[in-house]
Amino acid sequence: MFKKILIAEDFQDTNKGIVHALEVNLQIDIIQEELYCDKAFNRFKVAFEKGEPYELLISDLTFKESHVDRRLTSGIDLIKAIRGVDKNIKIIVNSMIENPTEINALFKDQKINGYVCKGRNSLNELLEGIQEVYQNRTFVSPQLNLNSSNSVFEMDKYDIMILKDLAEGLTKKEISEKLKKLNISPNSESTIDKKVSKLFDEFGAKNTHHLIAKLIKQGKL
Amino acid sequence: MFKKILIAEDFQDTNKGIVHALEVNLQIDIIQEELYCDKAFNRFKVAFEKGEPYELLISDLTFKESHVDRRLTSGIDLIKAIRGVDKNIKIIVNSMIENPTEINALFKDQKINGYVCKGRNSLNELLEGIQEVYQNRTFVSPQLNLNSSNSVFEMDKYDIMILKDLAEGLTKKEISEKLKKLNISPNSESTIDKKVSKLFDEFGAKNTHHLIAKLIKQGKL
DNA sequence: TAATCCCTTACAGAAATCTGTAAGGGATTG
DNA sequence: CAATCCCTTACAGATTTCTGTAAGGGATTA
Repeated sequence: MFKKILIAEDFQDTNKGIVHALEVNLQIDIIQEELYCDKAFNRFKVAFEKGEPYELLISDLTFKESHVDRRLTSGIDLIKAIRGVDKNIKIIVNSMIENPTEINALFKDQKINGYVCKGRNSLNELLEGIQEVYQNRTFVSPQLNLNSSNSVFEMDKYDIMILKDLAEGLTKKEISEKLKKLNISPNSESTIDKKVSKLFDEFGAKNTHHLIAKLIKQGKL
Repeated sequence: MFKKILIAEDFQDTNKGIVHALEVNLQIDIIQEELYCDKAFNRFKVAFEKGEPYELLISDLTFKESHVDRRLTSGIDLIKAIRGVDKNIKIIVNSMIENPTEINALFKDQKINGYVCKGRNSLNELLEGIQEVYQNRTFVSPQLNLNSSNSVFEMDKYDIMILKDLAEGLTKKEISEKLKKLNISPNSESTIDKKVSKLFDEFGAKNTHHLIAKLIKQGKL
């Protein structure tokens, strides 16, 4: 897992909420939070020049104005400044903005690695996103149906029914029998096997355990 | 799954939130919500006498006063009245009260089947609780460490590490090898097997899929 | 010291998962 | 109509999971 993470978020409650969630759920050696873009950038720069760079930046996009003089006034400013120095640092944006165009631009122009949309599940999504980004995949909050480069996979009712049953401990044989009773087709064990295997690919899961865990964390099951 | 559910909850936003969550996540034929205990009881009684009883009651405990004349003024009143008529109906209490003594009394005296503590995760817990109660088990929000009859099982760091690895798609063989590399003992595949099997019993899971799903929904993984 | 208990581990067999091949049928297209 | 594609299904083999039994070792207790 990442060893050094930098967090830029101006609202203190949100800021602390993120830090706490990371502390509780992940083993990170250094978690540094900042309330100002400029301060965040300074911290990043010092660490980078010292040869101990941060591995991940989690940043908001909008920052409140303040009485303090500020050079970098938005998350985009901050990200641009940081990307100009370090092309390797992973970046996850955590913002309330839901505009697909804007979000896609972040992936394309700023090479961000993840986008989490603030909301009732965003802490869970952030944790999930960190895992994904750590494994060199990109992450986008599932509720945002971006038709971007990394396509979003849809599950239909049939897939969801099967996975819910698996998550409740039914075997594929039992699910097959259940479907036959309900006169739902297709219903062979073989087809169920294939459906689930296809979902492995689509969601980057290694096996059923992994798939179920991912989907529940994304609120899809 | 339950076919008829009755909900008693006076705050409209909460009320609608519950209803919506049930509609989205479960297949229930009839979900009836009421804002007053008396109205809830009337509805229950009519259905019961008609031979089409509700199968599950989800009720708050505290109800605001109002200008309307009320006979039943609290969730306990409501539950007592309903239990006096129907001993089979399942009851889940959904309240902000966290006092273990009070909660234990509900299980002992009113024979309730589940207790969900309102909070940031309480909708998920409610959904989980409904599943549990449907399968004739009791449910209590995991953050409430009741030392009541249905004991709460603790997982240590070791158990959690194993389950997190399983949830990320590692096989038990891989986990065993990982533990050996980290010089963590015990580390045999066999012991891991047994640890996980014991957790099946403790959490009422049928297999690993089921266990992982439960624990993630409870926020433990 | 001996008896007991609990934890760890090895092993073995049944069941389930996962992956691949192949055959058949329906829908689409040229 | 023929060719093609896609979905469903059967089946088979390798791997993994799950559940027992049994043996050994350390800690506790009588």
